[in-house]
Amino acid sequence: MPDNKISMAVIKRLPKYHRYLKDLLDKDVHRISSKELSRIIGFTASQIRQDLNNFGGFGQQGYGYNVEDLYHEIGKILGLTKPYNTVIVGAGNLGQALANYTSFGDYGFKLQGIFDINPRLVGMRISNTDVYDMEDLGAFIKEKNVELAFICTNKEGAQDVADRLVEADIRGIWNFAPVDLNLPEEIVVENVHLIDDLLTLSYFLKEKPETEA
Amino acid sequence: MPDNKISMAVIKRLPKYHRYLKDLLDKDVHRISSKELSRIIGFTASQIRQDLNNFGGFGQQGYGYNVEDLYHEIGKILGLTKPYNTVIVGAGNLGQALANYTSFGDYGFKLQGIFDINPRLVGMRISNTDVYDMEDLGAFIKEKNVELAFICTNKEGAQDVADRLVEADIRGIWNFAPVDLNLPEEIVVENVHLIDDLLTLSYFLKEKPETEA
DNA sequence: TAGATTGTTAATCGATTAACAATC
DNA sequence: TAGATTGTTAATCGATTAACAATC
Repeated sequence: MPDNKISMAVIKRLPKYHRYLKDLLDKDVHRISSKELSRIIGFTASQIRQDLNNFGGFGQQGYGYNVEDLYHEIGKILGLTKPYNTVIVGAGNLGQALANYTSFGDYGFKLQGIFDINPRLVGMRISNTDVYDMEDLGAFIKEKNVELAFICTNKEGAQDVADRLVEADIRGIWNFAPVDLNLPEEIVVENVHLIDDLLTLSYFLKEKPETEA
Repeated sequence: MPDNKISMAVIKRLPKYHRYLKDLLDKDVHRISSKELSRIIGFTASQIRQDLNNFGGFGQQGYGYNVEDLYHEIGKILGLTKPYNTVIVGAGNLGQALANYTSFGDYGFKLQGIFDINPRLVGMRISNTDVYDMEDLGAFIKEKNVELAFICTNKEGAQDVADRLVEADIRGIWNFAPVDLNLPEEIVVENVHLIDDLLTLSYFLKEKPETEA
């Protein structure tokens, strides 16, 4: 289990490897060299070999990598070996969209409940999942062994939700509210700040020449 | 106009500065030092000064930075000086959620239309915006001077949509489909690969100790 | 003026790329 | 065996941090 200190840069590339290896498998490609993978994924061959060797020697000299094996190894590294129970907090547009994203389930993320403060939403069913009252969040998490929560509230409500989740011993938070949460360091958190990404786009739109016809 | 070669690392931090400066303004804080900003934003004071000095000397020795000025300067750097016309392609759950995200409008991103192949969706109105047939996408973009498109289709449809957008002289693409698009390099692109972020979370959930009670 | 804090250069740290011996 | 390609060490490149003179 070699994970002394993997850099964030490497970790952030792992899902992309996983995605491209799946594509190769779907195309019945069973063997690939770092050079050829480099051509399609866009990282240098050297970087690919360095990245993979953080976790073990998956390749074979003179041959390359077995696509299926490597795909499964990376899946294991990413923790796709057991299901995680999840909840969505905030049943607005984004919360509903994520609830309907069935592909999360394919990766083992099992949506157990959706929570909202709005009494008009409580009792509804979204994508085969019940919407519950926010008051019941803590008890539900403990009872159903929920490990991961998606926060889809607005900016104002996010920290309070986070506090309740921590109180209920959540392990990870996927935060879609445009605010940085204050959390104990043992909580795993990943932020999706859409506005930040949009502003990055805006920066480059401004930079690039307008005309090109 | 000092933008010789700003590194991606710096650019990706700009939206966060913008966000925190807005918070400070809302709290009636009008002056801040790099040291104090460091405390709240989490970058080192040195990094803050380095970052800002890529774009000009916005501070004053012995005083610090004027929050309002800095906020507006960063807004300008991010290109928030003129509105951008946008379209959403794909009126599924995510497309609808983004259409309802009114805060994009506050930053100057004006949603002009939503496009879908599904004839049952065409003609609907989502968040005050009409849903049009995909066939009309190219003509619409040219007619309405649309510069930015959000791709919210599935993986399979995304490249075809991208090709049409490029053909219609789009300038930027915000891609939510879980695939890397093949685009001419003058097109500005920002990917939101939710699955990748979720797998990163999964990686750390696996790494961190399970117990903590 | 004295104190504070910037702008900027130099030092350090970390990540990427190149090179090549090992070996399938 | 000869050719290909990995695993790994060394070299390079870039980003972050530290230090401090300039100056408000």
